[in-house]
Amino acid sequence: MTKFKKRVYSVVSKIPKGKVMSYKQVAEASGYPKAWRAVGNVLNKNRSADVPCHRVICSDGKVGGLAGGTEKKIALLKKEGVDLKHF
DNA sequence: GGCCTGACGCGAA
DNA sequence: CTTCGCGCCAGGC
Repeated sequence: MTKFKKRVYSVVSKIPKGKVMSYKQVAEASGYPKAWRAVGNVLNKNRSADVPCHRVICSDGKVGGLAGGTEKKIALLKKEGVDLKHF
């Protein structure tokens, strides 16, 4: 567990219900404004249940992806009140 | 220790 | 406005 990952998990865990952040936003909040790539990579491989990784989406407004089913992620976000124009 | 990968982001055409 | 390509960082092998 590196500092980087801890920061990312911390930030993502702080995302309030009904809100979402882009991978880039999370990276910046984590203190690594240029590490949005690593953020996605880490979340993907770990997809820890301790972190609402489904609240992390693309900057385009798209959900991006989720291990186990992107559709699941979409439905979950919509249930939380997140406005997904797409899908 | 070095190379490849990955749930992206943004600029250019 | 849409599509393609390159760049970025850390993790894993």
